[in-house]
Amino acid sequence: MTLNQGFPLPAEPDADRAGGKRRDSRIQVRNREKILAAATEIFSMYGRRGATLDLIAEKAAMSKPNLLYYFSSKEKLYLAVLRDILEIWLQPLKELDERESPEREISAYIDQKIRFSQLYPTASRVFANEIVAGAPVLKPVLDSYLRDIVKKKARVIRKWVKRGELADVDPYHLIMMIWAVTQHYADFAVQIDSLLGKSLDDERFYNQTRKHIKRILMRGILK
Amino acid sequence: MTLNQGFPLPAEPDADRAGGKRRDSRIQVRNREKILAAATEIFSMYGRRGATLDLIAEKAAMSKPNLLYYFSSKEKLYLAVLRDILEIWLQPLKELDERESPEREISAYIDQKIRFSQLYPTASRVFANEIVAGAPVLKPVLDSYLRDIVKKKARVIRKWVKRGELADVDPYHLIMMIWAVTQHYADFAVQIDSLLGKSLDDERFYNQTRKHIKRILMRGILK
DNA sequence: CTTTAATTTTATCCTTTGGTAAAATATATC
DNA sequence: GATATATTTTACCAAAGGATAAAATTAAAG
Repeated sequence: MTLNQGFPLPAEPDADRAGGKRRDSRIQVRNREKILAAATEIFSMYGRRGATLDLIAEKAAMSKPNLLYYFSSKEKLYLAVLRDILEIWLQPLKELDERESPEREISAYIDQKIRFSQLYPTASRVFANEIVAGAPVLKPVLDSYLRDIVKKKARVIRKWVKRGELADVDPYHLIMMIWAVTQHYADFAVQIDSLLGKSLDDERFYNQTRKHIKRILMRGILK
Repeated sequence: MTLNQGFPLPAEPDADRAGGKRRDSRIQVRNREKILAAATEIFSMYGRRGATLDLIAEKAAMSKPNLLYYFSSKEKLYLAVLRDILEIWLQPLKELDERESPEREISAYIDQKIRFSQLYPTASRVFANEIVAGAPVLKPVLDSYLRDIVKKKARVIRKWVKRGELADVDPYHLIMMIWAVTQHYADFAVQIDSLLGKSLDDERFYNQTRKHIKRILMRGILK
């Protein structure tokens, strides 16, 4: 679950590792994971500012100073959580390949996005929270890293349009439309539960949702 | 902007009105509006828990005790903000009319939703924040009021499908898809700004967005 | 104008919260 | 098993934050 190689968030030399030599001990790894999991849940519910170390510590079943032993501040912890999320969030987009057909590629992309919503709904919500709040922390990353990747992939989509394999859609709007729809099922899960009593955990509902989204979108954009 | 007649949020007899007789004085109305506007902005950025009365008071250009003179607690203020939002948020859906053609009605619905995103982006974000956080306050409303309205409108859509005026789409998924896409432009505005340097305030971008969403969705669902 | 009620300010309280210091305990290595 | 290092606990602090009390000021009504 530590997918942050080469990730463009300020990498803080080692600032939030415990100081000494014996790094990466079994206990170190286990506790950091426990904390990150707890933090993800709490941040997803209360946001960056509303979340408290007490709540996170409680959920991680350890004392607050103990937690601070692993992550030296709330802000560092929040950053660590975001780092993990953004990387897996972005991965699928990177895989869009112009050499394949748009039908195949976009369909696969939607599949991956909705799967992410199923597997990491709380992570998705932390991310949503950050963006809705105006991306106080992620703004620089959005302005550089994300921007570049999306620009590159917009070019791929534009190529498909030129080749006549896709209706004349705006690449950016298309990408955002896919994001909006797929993430909605994770971010607004409570609402969906209120309306339908269902969640993506339900395998039947998951597949119905997936197919429905794809049917409408693909019909909307294929020639 | 006070659209809360008959609204199903716990209506607190008069709890947050100033006590005496001379209610609804000019100054009373003006200050309550000023506070609600400030609160909407702060809640949209920091969420229900992350927002502070100090920040809201500052934005409303008054002292904290003065603010508390108008809204007796942070929670009451939050509730008042949500009340205003939910009503205008829901209004358009109520207008879906089965006697008209789905083409016309759904198109109009999308128009209204995207207009809401343009006119009240911060309000949209407060709402998004509440839902993403698990609807700690709105859950009961979602479970009853929203549920009923959506159920009713799902029936309308189903009728269109039966009449053969619409492709065989699931009404609930369709409604949520429209919500997801239209709200995305308000809720994730920072992201869009990072990627495109545009916002719905830009009239050209607004119309391009509107048409794009409609083109893809309508193509996706019309027979 | 005076009187009464509404509004605003000042001072203050108590709790929560992020964070630190240092002692205590556990773990690994020789 | 002694020693050094890593981890955890206990006790605490200063600032922030929600809220109240009461005095001071402003506005309305007669």
